[in-house]
Amino acid sequence: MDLLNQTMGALRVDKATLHDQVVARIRDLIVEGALTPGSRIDESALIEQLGVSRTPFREALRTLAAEGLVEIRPTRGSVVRKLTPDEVFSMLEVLAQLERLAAELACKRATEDQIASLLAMHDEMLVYYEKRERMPYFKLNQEFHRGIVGLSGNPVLVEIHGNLHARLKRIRFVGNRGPDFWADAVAEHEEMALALRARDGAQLGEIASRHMVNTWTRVRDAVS
Amino acid sequence: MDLLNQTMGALRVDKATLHDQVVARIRDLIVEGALTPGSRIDESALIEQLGVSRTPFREALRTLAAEGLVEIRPTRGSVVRKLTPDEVFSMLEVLAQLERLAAELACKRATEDQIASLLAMHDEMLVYYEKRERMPYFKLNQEFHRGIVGLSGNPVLVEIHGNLHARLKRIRFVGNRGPDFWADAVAEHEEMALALRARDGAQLGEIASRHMVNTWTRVRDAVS
DNA sequence: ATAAAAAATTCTGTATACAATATTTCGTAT
DNA sequence: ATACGAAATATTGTATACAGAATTTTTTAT
Repeated sequence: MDLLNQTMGALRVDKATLHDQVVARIRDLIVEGALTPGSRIDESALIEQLGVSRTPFREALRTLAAEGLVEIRPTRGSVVRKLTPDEVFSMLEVLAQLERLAAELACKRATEDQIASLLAMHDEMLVYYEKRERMPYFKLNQEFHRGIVGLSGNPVLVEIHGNLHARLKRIRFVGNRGPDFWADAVAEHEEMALALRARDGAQLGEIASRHMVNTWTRVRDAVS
Repeated sequence: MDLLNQTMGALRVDKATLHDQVVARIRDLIVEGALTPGSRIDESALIEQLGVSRTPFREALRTLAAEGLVEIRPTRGSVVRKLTPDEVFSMLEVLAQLERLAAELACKRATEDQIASLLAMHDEMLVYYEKRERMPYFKLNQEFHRGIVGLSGNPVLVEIHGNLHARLKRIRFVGNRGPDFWADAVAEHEEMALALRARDGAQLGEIASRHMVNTWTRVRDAVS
């Protein structure tokens, strides 16, 4: 997103290296559920499917392990990291605090244009909600939250927030199944848009944080 | 130690895999300044020095890159990540927020014994301060902050806090050179100990956060 | 038939080999 | 002498090969 690039600085053009491609590919397989949490990662099967050798594949596993998506057990193979309910709660607890910070910084540092662009995104989300189109809404929702964090102007915050989001993405996705919950989430977003328009950082932070904690009740049943 | 093993269940002694050893080794070289920020990492020289082959070495670089200590530029070699002042400030901004959360959770969740143990650590630090023994003080200081975060009972918070700390460790170390600053830091720690004893989470969070922001003024000149 | 032991197989960790890309060195032309 | 270009060199990215550990299968003894 352009919004992000603005704050993140130089967008790198360099051709995606094989390593990055494999990382992205496996990450997708995990997020989309092709590789299920707790299941063993069959190296030989995957390298064949991906058409790469073990070297870039294993390096990819190392970075995914560092990202927390994969667990490498010495001499015993790798598994898709399985999140316990406690861990999910812990992540949301941290995310809530990070979004609170992001909200305050964004209200302090963002330009009017940037805020307007975020509000436009919010309006667009509402349209999808009216039409009950879950998938586009879901994607825009991710973008919206990423957008606020991006406007904080804090690259470290962006990075960490992005990582936690990636780890939770799958769970969030499956937890997005109740219409009742959906309405609640939309209402919270409405509040956030109001606070954002008013540049009320404390208020926005409060809502964003509450929004995140509420996510817990929305996804808790989805956690194995 | 045994106590831990008992309560934690099957804690395996597993021989540190070569990968982990290399990661730890390079991390130390970076933190201790043998590998200076911005400098290129000479693969052939290092694998010879470490006595390992390229495979575990490169995998180690991948995890260090994911940790943010190393930057791998496709086909152009790896360098020790150099932090700009802005990045350091960003990290401290995030750390401040994380420590605030940790403080509140710790005051809510820690047992009396755990708090007592932290306060004992604080007292010990004071002794080292009186004797002006920087190194032991420095190490205990790290332990103290880690301790508070640990008492939050949030493993994700522990992990992220640990990572940011690792990235900043070197800078923190070199920034620890002014006696005036030292006195200030000790005074802040005194306040923190008081709030901790009173289990005043909001207050402790406030001080911890301020402490972290103040760190900026203490290390800003040390940042290249 | 079951359980233990041994053998075979599979899989992971590490080393090395090869290919592609970047960097340096050297020579040539202006 | 300097700038440009080509060859030589070094370095990175990827593939493969080999060794050792774990797992599975087979064999054997009760």
